[in-house]
Parts: sequence; structure tokens; C-alpha cells
Amino acid sequence: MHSPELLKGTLQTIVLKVLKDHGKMYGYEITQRVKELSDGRILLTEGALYPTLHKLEAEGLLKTEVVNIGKRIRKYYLLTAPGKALAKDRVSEFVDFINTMSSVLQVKVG
Amino acid sequence: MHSPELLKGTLQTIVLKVLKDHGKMYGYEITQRVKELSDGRILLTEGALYPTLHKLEAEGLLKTEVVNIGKRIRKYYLLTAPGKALAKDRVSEFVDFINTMSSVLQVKVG
DNA sequence: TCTTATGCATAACTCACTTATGTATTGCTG
DNA sequence: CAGCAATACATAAGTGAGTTATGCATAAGA
Repeated sequence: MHSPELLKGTLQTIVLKVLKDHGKMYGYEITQRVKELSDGRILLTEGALYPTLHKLEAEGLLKTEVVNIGKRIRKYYLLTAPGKALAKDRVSEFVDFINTMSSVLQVKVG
Repeated sequence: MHSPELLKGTLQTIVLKVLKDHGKMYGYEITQRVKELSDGRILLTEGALYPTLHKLEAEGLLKTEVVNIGKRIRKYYLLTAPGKALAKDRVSEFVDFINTMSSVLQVKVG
């Protein structure tokens, strides 16, 4: 992504929505899915992603399932009920934001 | 605006585009115009706006005209040629960002 | 008269992110 | 088969665009 500043404040929204759409996922998988969905334009950094996942878990919005794959561990994340609700709220908040910005910048999107 | 985090990285874009559309404007006027265009949802803070205007001016993207209104001063800002070019770039960058986010979040906007 | 609006400006602080670093397994390639 | 890239987790230090707080001054309205 060109200007990483624009991404600010979207990380939680992205994580929550991707988990809602794709169900149980682990961290690395999320980065790959987002990369795919964004055509390589959004590359989540681990330094941002993992602390965010831990924070959402601590707040009860995500729960985890640790699985052993050979000798490697994989930590799956799933939305809880409050997590699902938040995902919905965050997405609509983002849509509102886009609509507001479209008015200010006088651009059409979609 | 609900989540001010989302605004991060949009301030320069907003200032440049509003100046492009409305021509010569002073700081306070910009805050009012943006408030109007956003239906009260985007309230630019002076602590962010003035430093941004000064920075853009220092970079030769804006030029100023100081006018005395009674005993009060007013500092008008205008886009320079590079400023106009940047305004255009920033807006299309933002549109790209919206389109990318729409793909990731699987939402329709507009 | 006193509060709100107009109008500028700067300094201290915050916090979500980037950058850097660390550890370890697995798969590919020359 | 050696070495690099990819997979997979994690945390700590640093950055920087914003918020919050503060300051000064004039004009308008209740």
C-alpha cells in the first residue's frame, strides 16, 4: 500500500471482518488472506498483527485454539459473539467514514 | 467523527482538495467548510490543522496572503501548481485505498 | 456583562503503528 | 545437501500524525 498512514485505524476492522467471513484462522493465514484480497496492496506486519490479536483476545472478542502441526504450533482465532457484533459495527463505521469522506472530497466511489 | 483513528492520514488530502475546490481560504474557514461538507462528522482541530498548513507552505505546495479584517488578521492559503498536482494525486490515492478496503471488507460503497 | 464565535499559534502528550530483533520448523532449489 | 525462502509465533524500541491543552486577541450576541 502506497501511503501506510491511511491504514491507521483499520487493522482491527480488517481482522474482525476477515475472521467473520472466513471463520477460524491463524495469524499468518490472516496476513496471506489480506494480501490476497487486497491484491498485494495491504501487507499486514507481524509487529502490528500479533499484538492486535492478543488485545482482542484479552477483551473477549476472540478465542483461540492451539493446534500442533508437526513440531510447529498454530494458534487459531475465532470470533466470540461480542466479536461478531463488533465486526459488524466496525464495518458499518468504516462505510460511514467512506461516505463522509466522499462528500468532503467530492468523489464517487464503488 | 466516531473513530478519529480513521482520519489519520487524511488531513493533508482533505485540506488540499478543499482548497482546490473552493480556492483561496483561511484556516478557520477550512474547518467550517469541512464541518459543513461532512455534516458535522469531521471536526478539524486547530492543533492539527495549523501545523499542517505551515508544513504544506514550507514545502511550496501552498502560498499565503495575509489580510487585515478590522483589527484581526486572516491568513489566506492558495494552492501552488505543485500543490494542485499533489491534491489530485492524494485524492486518487484515497480512492484506490477505498477500493482496496472494499475488496478486503467485501462491502459495496457509493 | 459575559459567554460564544472568530482567528491565529505552539507545546506536551498519546498510541497505533513500523522497524528491528529473536526463535524455530519446513520446503524448495542449485 | 547446503543455504535460502517460506512458515509461524512473539516482543521491544522507536516514530509521527494526530489530540489535548494552553495562550493571545477581537467581534458578536444574549
